[in-house]
Amino acid sequence: MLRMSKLTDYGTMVLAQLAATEGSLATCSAVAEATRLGQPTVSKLLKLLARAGLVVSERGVQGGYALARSADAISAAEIIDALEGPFAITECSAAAGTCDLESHCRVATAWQRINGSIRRSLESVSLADLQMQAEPLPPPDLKRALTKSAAAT
Amino acid sequence: MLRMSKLTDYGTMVLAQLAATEGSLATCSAVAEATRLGQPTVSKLLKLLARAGLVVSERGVQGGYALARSADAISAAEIIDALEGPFAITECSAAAGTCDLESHCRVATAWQRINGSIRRSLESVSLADLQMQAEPLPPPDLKRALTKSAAAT
DNA sequence: TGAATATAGGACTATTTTAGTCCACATTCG
DNA sequence: CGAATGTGGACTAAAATAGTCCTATATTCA
Repeated sequence: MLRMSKLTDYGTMVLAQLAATEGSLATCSAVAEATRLGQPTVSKLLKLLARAGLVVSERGVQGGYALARSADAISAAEIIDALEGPFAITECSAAAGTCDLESHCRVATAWQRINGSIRRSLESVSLADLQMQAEPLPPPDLKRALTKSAAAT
Repeated sequence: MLRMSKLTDYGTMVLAQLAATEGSLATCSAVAEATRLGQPTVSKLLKLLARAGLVVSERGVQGGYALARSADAISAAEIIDALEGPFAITECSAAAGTCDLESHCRVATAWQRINGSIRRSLESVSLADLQMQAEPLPPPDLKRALTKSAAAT
């Protein structure tokens, strides 16, 4: 229902936890305990996040995970991309030409632009913003998105 | 994947079609033909939209459907509400207190505010905007949303 | 070198959601 | 009455999601 999956939500909790212990490596178990999430689930999330380049990992006895960049430099859009695949509010908005109804569809372009607008907004929200709820930033202008030329990324 | 269901997408096509024939009643079959969607699917959509008060219906031989209001007065947010239930980007953002992890979750409030911000943006986009791609309008300011007091509606 | 600790990768299953179809009923018109 | 049209709900099939588990690989340290 226009909603992120639970995993993405959990993923932000995991990342926020890593941000809270910045400077040292945290093991999967430690993160699971701090967030009260299941360890296998946290493990899966950290693997996905590592593959996406949002966290870095060290194997072995003193190993663990850490943010790949500062919390300032990780956007909400990146987190969603990493855990949900390509950002697209509708199936049609993932890419032009995908939908065979497109020629009869009067609304595809509009949704694609709204999609792009929301995405740009999420790009401007960082992990630091998510956990601290402290700073100001620019919003998606949907009406404007509908009048401009380029469709969503 | 942070996406609307196909039905919602189809629903906007159906509504756009009704908007295009404003002033007269359109039958389910006629709408299905114009949009190239399956008739049972269109029927289901129109029933849902009627129940939500976005379209009005007349039974009987000369019956059919029409928009309950002008296309200007129907927002994208209402369409989503009608076809997907309560608007919520995360499960937690539907209502405070739903998630038993909430006390350990550093990010719930932030997502709730982002949710509210996106919703308000979608409220400012009308069906007329969706089909005409013609006018200007205000966007969600996510950063601001994170700093303000009230959470999402 | 070998044991212990961690991550890496992927297979797998159960559950939930979504999409789509169908049928029996109610209403209106001629 | 009977044909056209919406109403309501049940139902099925397909797909996505959540969550678990197993085996392999890397690192550290005694």
